[in-house]
Amino acid sequence: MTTEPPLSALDRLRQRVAAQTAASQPQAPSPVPSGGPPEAGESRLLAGLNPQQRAAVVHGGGPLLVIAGAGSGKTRVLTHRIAHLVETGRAQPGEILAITFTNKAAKEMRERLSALLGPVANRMWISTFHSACVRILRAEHEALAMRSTFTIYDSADSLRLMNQVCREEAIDSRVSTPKGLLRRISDLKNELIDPEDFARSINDEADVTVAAAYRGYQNRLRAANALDFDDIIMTTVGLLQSHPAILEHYQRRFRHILVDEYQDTNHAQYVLIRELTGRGESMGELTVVGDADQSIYAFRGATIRNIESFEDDYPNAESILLEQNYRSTQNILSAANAVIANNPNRRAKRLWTDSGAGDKVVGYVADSEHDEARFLVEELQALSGKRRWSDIAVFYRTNAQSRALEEMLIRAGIPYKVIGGTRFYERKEIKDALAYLQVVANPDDTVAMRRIFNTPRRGLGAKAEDAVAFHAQRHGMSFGAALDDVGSAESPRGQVNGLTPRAEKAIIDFRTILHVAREKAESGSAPADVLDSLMAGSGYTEELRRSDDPQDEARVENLAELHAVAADFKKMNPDATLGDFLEHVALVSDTDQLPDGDVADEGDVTLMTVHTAKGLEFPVVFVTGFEDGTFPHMRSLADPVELAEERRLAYVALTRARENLYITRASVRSQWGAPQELPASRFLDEIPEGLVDWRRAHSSADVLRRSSSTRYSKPSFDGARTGGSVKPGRLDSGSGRLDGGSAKKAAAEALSPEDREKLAAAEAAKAAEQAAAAEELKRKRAEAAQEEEEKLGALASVKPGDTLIHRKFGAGTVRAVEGRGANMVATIEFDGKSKRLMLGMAPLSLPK
DNA sequence: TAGGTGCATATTTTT
DNA sequence: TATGCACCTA
Repeated sequence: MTTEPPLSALDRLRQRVAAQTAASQPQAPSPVPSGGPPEAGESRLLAGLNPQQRAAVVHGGGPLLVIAGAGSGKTRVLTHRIAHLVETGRAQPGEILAITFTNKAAKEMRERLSALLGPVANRMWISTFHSACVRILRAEHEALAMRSTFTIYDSADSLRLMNQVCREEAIDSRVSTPKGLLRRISDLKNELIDPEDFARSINDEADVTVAAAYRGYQNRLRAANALDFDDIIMTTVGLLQSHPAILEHYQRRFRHILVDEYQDTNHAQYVLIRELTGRGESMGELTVVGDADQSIYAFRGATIRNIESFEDDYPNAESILLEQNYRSTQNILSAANAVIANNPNRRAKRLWTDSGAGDKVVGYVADSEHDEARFLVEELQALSGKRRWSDIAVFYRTNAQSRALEEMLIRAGIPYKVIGGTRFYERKEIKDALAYLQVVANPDDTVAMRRIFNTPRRGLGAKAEDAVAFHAQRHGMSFGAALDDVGSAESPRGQVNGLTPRAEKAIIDFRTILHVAREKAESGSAPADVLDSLMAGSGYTEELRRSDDPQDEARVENLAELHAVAADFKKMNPDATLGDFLEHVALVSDTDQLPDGDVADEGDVTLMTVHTAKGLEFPVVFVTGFEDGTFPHMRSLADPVELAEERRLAYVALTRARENLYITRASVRSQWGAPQELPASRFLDEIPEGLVDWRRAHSSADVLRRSSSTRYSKPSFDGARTGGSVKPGRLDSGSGRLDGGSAKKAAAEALSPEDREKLAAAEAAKAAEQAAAAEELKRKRAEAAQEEEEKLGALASVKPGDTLIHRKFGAGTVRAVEGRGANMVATIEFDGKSKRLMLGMAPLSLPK
């Protein structure tokens, strides 16, 4: 029974229900109708595979590299290969280690293997790099002199800790920002360079600071019995390299290692795999699958080198190329191929399909992000009836872009879900609650302890915190341990000095709450119950309830959801401890949680970043924000290496589409408040004209500029631009940094004089036409706004419990109302179905 | 110590 | 835009 947890307004707006993009999970349609007569297992596993896929599945012996282009059926190859290994008796299920990057991919692989092999699939290790390593570390914690209850710090925890380090080590955090230091340290860890190694290789003044920060940070992590994300891999490698017996144990166990998305591995992960595979006589069988063109995590230390040099690293390796695409139509594929072909130093692939040309890619140039969103909604409405909502996905480069899209979707009443974005587990109240749990599981977790020390307010300010921290430091103990000395006459270390009686009392009360919860946890209480005890005991929920900040109401609901997650977890894993729950929460992002609700209904349109979209596919895909500065991202424009990564990202985006692909851009986009004019993405120029059906090829600003630019000897950023609706000051500073439209400029200059004249004339005509259209649009919008206002007057006083009539859905009961004025949104229940509608836009009226 | 005000600052991407 | 942080005052 999956009761829908109550969701707040904010939540629904940016709902990050997870993922269940599974509805449209990749499945390589087999060229041969499936479901033939039951045959021997082997041929069942090979049926419908093309020769290359088949070769990869049956390959035996040496290391295998499968270069799998987008949509070439690589997951199928991987799962069938594993099943084949088991069915032919070449491997025991327990000898298999399959590594993926995301929990979602791991889950999907396990499901497919269960379908192929039955319950024996449960004996395999199918997991992400991180959870496999945590599993090893927990089992071998003694060799590391760590307690098995170690905490896993996410990036927010790490940042807090680094802030502490900067303060305590007197690092000037304006010169070296904590974030920057963490970035460096992360890179170092991914290269398996520990603080001592690094200290030996210092090059300049700045490195001295980095070295000090790294050492301080690492010491504090250790003292807190905590590991950050990068430590998880690095520490595992260190463990294996320094303990031959442990290494041998795992080498013997994992005779078959398979790595998905190999192009995303970093150096540490590469070494981990190499160690586990071993070498020489007793070497295990290694299969890696990847596609250098889909490497989009270089910023996190991933290196294409690993896949490019696989044949050198493993001299007797065999390589198999999967080039037939089973996903997309030829037009989509050609567009994607044309873009990626612009990347330098790339090993060319020839992806092909036999599924026909299909529809052209649809293009649209919008005037603003709102206009872009409006186009999206119009197209969606045109698609409704022909497609289920869940067949449709909308991608963007950065999460911030979802906002405009979401607003318009809400207005139109189109159901959608956002994957990613403000993550559930990053919310303040969730982090607070988890910090309470963390402290119960691991009292030495200083970051968590200090986080909740005065949350909710219990009169413990900086002074009290310093007093405890000083005591801890002086006696070489953790902050949490130091709390036990407060007010304790028997402590051999004596009292904690510098606390007022009031503060002392507050600390003792706080400590008692934790002790009670810890006893509960140790006597086997469910994580959800421990959570209850803490939230009630500390008065956390109470404080939120009392608050009149509307956000706090949502926070209470989020905590209720966390409670539900914990209860769910217990149900799925009856033996699970509090520590297991915390590990789950740390490693399983919400992107891969919550199974899909009703498969029967139309589902939701899925919104996500391009990064999140990797590995997925949808019949209909919209890729938005194709502007230089948005996609490719601003920060990549100056650097060819980063630009190449952006191009791979674009390639990933385009290749997600099966049948229909839409690409859009907005010529003006507001970034943190201020509107910026952005030129077309260079990636758009790279798509051959003939593949795209441009519904609108120029923005109003383009048109204005073109018509007036005939007066100027060369196109420039001045004059015409200031005529736009945008503040000139902003524009100049923005556009000056961009090498805007240079490709188009170059193209114009290449024309003969007559052609140029013709072009100018044609464009002038077009300009007039579009200017008129723009005028018309403006008028319509004004009208709509007027209408909206009138309606709002009538609906402004709507409150929960009222009845409203919707043109399409009929009568409904208002359940909740948020926002004010034009942004007022109501949650209305129609006939059992709950919808969120913008009062100003949706066709709603009061009952007569 | 808490709470308010104002200013600065940020936006890639994620295990 | 929205959030956090620093600083100030009560």
